Amino acid sequence: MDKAYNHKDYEEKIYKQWETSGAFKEVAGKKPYTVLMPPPNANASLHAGHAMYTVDDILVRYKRMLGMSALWIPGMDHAGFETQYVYEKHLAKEGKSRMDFDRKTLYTNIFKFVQDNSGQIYKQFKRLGFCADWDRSVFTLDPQVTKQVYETFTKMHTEGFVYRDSYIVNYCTHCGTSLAELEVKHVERVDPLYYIKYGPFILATVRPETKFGDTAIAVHPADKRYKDWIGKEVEVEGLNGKFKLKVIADNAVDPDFGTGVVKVTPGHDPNDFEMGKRHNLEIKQIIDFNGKLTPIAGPYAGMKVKAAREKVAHDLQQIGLMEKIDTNYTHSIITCYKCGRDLEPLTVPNWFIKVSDLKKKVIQVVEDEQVKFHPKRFKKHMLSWLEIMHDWPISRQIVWGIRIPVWYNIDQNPNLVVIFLDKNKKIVTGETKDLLEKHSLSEIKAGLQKLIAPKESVYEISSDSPGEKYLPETDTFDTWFSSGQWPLVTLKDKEFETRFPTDFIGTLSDILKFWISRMIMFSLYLKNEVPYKDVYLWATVADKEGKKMSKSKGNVINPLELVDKYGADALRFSLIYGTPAGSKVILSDEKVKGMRNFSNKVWNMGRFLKMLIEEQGETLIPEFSASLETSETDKKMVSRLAEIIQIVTQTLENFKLSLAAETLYDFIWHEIADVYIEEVKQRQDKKTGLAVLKHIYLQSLKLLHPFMPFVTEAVWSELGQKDQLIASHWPTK
RNA sequence: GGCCGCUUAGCUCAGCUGGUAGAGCAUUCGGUUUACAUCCGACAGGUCAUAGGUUCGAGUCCUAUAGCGGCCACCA
Repeated sequence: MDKAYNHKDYEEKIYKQWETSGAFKEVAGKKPYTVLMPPPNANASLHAGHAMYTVDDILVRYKRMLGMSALWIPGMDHAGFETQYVYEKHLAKEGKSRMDFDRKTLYTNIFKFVQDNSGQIYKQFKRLGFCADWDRSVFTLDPQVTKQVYETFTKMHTEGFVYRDSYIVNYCTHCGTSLAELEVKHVERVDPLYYIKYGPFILATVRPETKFGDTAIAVHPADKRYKDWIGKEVEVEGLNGKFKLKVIADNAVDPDFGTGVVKVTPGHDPNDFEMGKRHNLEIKQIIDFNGKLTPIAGPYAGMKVKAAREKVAHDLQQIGLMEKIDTNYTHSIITCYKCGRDLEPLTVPNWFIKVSDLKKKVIQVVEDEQVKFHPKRFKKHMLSWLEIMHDWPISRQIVWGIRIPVWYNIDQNPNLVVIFLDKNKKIVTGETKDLLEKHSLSEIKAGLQKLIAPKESVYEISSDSPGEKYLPETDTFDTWFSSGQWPLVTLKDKEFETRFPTDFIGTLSDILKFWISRMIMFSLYLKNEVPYKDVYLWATVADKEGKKMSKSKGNVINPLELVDKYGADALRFSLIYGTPAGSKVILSDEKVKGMRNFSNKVWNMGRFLKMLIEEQGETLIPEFSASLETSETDKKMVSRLAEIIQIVTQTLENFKLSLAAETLYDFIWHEIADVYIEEVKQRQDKKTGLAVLKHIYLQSLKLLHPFMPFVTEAVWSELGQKDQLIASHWPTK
C-alpha cells in the first residue's frame, strides 16, 4: 500500500469492477427502493449543480446495503427551448439561422447535434461514482415517452382539460419564440414616461405606440376624480383618426401612478390582457411577430416598435397632445434572457390545460404529507405556489420537442397562417386559401416551418396525418409536459405494482413549482397515486463569495477539475459535509482539500492497521466476537460504534445527510484514529486490541462507503476482504 | 407590497422534539516527523441581532423591531 491514497490509481478500476459485477442492478425478491434521476439536458456537460446528485447516490448505496433492491433510473431531457437555442447559436456561427430550414430538416439536424453531444454527461457522472443502472436510461424523445405524452394529451382532451385560447406570451421577436416565466429576465431601466392627452383625460404611458391597440380606458373604482366617467364612452383624438373608448373601473389600476388613468391594450400587455378578460374587451393586434406595427397602426404600419414609439411621441408633440415627458422614470422591463432584447407581449393561439380541478388533488396530498418535503419549509412554498397556479399553456413555438398531435384539414380551415420555404427556398407567409392558388400542398408540406391556426380552427387529434389534405400543428409541447410525466415513463409496466410510488426524488428549489408540482399532478391524474414519497431539496452550489454559480457570472467551477485534483470522494464529501437540505454549499478548493485529507486519513488508518497486524503475525490475531476478552477501552469503543451506527442510520433515514457525514468524520478521525489507535499502539500485547480495532474500522468503512465509495472500497480490499464493500451489509450494531 | 428564510467564536457554518453553547478553517504555543500529501496536543476567542413574553429553565417556543437574502406580485 502506498503511503498516500492516490485516487487516480483506484477510481476508474473500482468503478469498472462495480459495474461489471452488476452491483448497480436491482435484485429480485428484495424490497424495492426506487429513485428517479432528474434528467439533465442531453447536450449539457456536467456543472457543479449536477454534483449534488451525490445525495441520491448516497441514499441508493445506503438502501442497497440495507438489503433492499435499490434501483436508480437515469435519463436525459431534450430540454426544448434551451437546446434549440444552443443549436441556433451553433448555426449562427455558420451564418445560418433556423429560417433557412423547413421544420423537418431542422428537427433532424438538432437530433443529430444532440446525439453527437450526448453521453458525455454520463461519463462524468461515473467519475463521481454514481451508481445508477445506466442500461435503464430514458431519453424524453424515446418512443415510449412520446407514446405516453400522446395518450395523456388525448385523455385530457377527451375529458375536457384541454382547450385553445389566445394567450399573451412574452415573445422575443429576434429569437422568434415565446419565453416561459423561467426564461424571462427582469431588468431595471430608465425610460421616458409620456403624459399624453387622451380625450378628456391625461394619462401616463411608456408605450405611446400601442395606442392603436387600445380598446378601453381604465380607472380605479374608488377614484373620486373619475367616478362620473365610469361606464361612459369618450372620444379620443388619435394620430390615425378619432376613435371611441369605453371607461372601465378595475382594481388593477393604481390610482397613485401617473394621473390614475390608464389606457388598456389587451393585445400587448399582460396586465391589460387580464383586464380585457374581466371586461370582455376586444383584442387588437397592432404588433406582428417580426416586431413591426400592423396595418391597424395606419401610417405607422411596418415600423419597428422602438422607431414607432419615437415617431408617435414626436407626432403627438407636434399636434399638441403631449402634456409632458418625465425623462427620469425607472421601471422594470422584461428582456430575453438569451439575446437581452426587450420582449414583446403578443397574443397567440395556445393550447391550455385547465388546472383548477387537477391541482386540488395536488394541494391535498401535499397538505396530508403523502409527499413530504425536506426541509419542511418547502411544503409551504409549494402550497403557496399551487394556490396561485393558473391554467397551464402547454404549447411552445419551437421545433425541438414533441409535436402536439393535432392536424388541420385545409378545406375546413382556409385561414391557417402558414410560413414555409417554397421550392426555391424562399420564405413565404400567408393564409392557406391564398397560398394554395400558387403552391401545391405538397410543396407547402415539404417546406413547412410554422403554422398558426386561428382559435376557432377545426382539428383532429392523431399522431400521424389523418389524410392527404391535412397540415400539422407545428407547436411542440412545453418541456415540462413531458418531463412532468417522468415517473410514468421511466418505470416499466409491471413495476407500477412494486416500485410505485417511487421513494425519493432530489431537486433544486427553482424547479420545484415547474417540475415537482406537475409530476405530482400527472401522477394523481393518471395513476391516482403520488409519484414519490419524499422530495429532497439539494443545496445550491455557490462560489467563495457565496454567490450562486452561473455561466453568466463566469464563476462556475468544473467539479471534474476538483475530482482530478483531490478525488471523487473528497468532492462528494465536500458537498455533503456541513450542508443541510435546501441550503447553499460553498465549494472552495480549501474545503475539498480538507476533505481529501480525510480520505487520505481513512486510507492511512487502514494501511497502519495492516502493518500492525502483519507485525504481530496475522494468524495470531483472534476473530472478533462478543465473547472476546477485551479491555475497558475496547469495550467502550465497541459500544461507541453501536451508538455511531445508530446515529448514522437514524440521520440517513431522516435525510440529515450532513449530520451523518459529520458524525462519521469526527468518529473515524478523532475517536478511532486520534485516541483509540494511539492507545492500542502503546500496548505491549496488541492482539486483542487489533481484533477489536479491525472490527470497528471495517464497520466504519461500511458506514462511510455511501459517502466516500472509492477510498473505502479500495482500502477494504487492501485489508483482504473478498467481497465488494458496495455489496456488503449495513451494520446493525 | 405579500410570503419565506437567515442573523451563534475573526471567517464558513452545525446545534433534532427547550435544560444555560460546538465543528472546520484562520491565529498563538508546544510536540511528532519510522501510519497519515503531514499529523497530534493545548491556549485563546461568543451577554447565540435587539426588545419584550411564556417557562423552574430558551440559541431552541411566542410577539415586535432592525439588517441581510430568496421567491412571488406590481410597475400601464
